Amino acid sequence: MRILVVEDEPKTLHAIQQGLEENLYEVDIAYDGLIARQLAMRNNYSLIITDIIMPGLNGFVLSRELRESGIQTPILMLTALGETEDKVNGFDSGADQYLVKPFQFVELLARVRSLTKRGSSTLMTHQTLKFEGLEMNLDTKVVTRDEQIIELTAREFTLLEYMMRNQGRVLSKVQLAENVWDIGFDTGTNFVEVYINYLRKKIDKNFDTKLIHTVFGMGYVLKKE
Amino acid sequence: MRILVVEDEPKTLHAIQQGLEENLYEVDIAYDGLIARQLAMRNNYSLIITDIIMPGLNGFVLSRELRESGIQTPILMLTALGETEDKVNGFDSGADQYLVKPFQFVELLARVRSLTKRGSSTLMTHQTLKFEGLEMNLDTKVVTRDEQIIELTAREFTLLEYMMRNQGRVLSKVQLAENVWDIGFDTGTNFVEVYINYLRKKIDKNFDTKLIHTVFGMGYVLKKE
DNA sequence: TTAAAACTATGAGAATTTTAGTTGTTGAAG
DNA sequence: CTTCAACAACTAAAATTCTCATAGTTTTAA
Repeated sequence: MRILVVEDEPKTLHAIQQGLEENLYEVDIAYDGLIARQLAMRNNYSLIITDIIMPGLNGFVLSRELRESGIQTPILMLTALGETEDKVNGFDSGADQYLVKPFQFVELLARVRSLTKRGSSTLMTHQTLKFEGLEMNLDTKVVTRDEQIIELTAREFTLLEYMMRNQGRVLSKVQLAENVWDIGFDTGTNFVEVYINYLRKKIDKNFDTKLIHTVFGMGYVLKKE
Repeated sequence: MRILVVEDEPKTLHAIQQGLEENLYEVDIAYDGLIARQLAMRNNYSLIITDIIMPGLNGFVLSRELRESGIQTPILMLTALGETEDKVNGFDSGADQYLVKPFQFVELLARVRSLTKRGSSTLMTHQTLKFEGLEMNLDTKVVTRDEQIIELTAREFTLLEYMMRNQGRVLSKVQLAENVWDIGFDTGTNFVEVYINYLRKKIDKNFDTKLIHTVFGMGYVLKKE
């Protein structure tokens, strides 16, 4: 099982290399996209792991060029939260999966295992949550409403994700605090309200139909109308 | 099993009351320290849960007065991070346990169970980590070095706690990132170094013997000299 | 011994998260 | 139909967390 890792930052590169080798994968490395392309064309890798931002040839271009050359090797893209424009480009560049930094190494390993299992590469596709034009891509962490990209912070994302997973259900503030903040208790402050407010500004403000609703004395719901 | 809960903030009070009643405790409530004292003197509670900051009679004074009246009922103090001066007063006021807000309700329940088990009230005493004049009280979250109080943020506290639990061992940056930040990976930034720097400023700067040491190329250790 | 490379320290600042206070709403009781 | 109290929205500011750029240090190797 041979894997190509492409990354310009030496520390990160060697951390991945070492981690993978400890798990008995054969690892080739490349410091930039150009060398990566050469290697990928020449050898038959089971998987390519590549950063997006790199000198020479970035991850997207690399991915597209390989696909155009008929190379079907699964590609796992590493990205950092907030590289939004890049992410959008990536949607149709042929990359199989994304992993948003920072992440746990075990998470990377899980992805690697899944992607190197023949045929499963299409099985574990983009995991997204959808509701009334609102879309959350859990892989790339990109949120859109009616195709429009919405930038959320980590906390906002977690809150929205929880509401999406419980759409239609009224969620009390205590419930939200427990599940989004891991706080099982009244802190005396109104942080849930504040964050609902933040979300509304980003998700409902510029749209006609509001999705976040207040149920007086009960909590909040994500629902149509 | 009868419990007295003392708290001036109605929401918090009722949240605790409800939670405890759901777990089949009988709950009496008081909105301030004066009423609490009356109730505590009159009835024989298995446990008293009290906030520290309250109108009339604060938690510390309440605790002390009850002890002086010969009432041995275990007392669980609720406190918020950063109420430092108050905390110091509390050390010898006879309170059995502290719980720092925000907390999980299950945590409160666990404490309640432990405190209402007869005899165990002294078993589960102040849990502290100590090393060379440095002391961390895990209950009150108060850190001192040579009796001097040191204010740490949540992250700094977690980092120091991890180093205390592994005193003498060299901890790599990856290891620290994993255990303190739950990040299993190189993010390309030097946040560990930055936080080590923060800790040093607070813990070592004003003292002769330094406790945090750099092991070049390996990581950091907490040790004498 | 010196220069380069790798690694670490530090200051400043941006972004996010959290707190606090004020204003606005809602629903229930009189 | 008012009035009040509880609840929620909003705003601003404080605190914390994290990033980035630069300067300094240690090791390695020529």
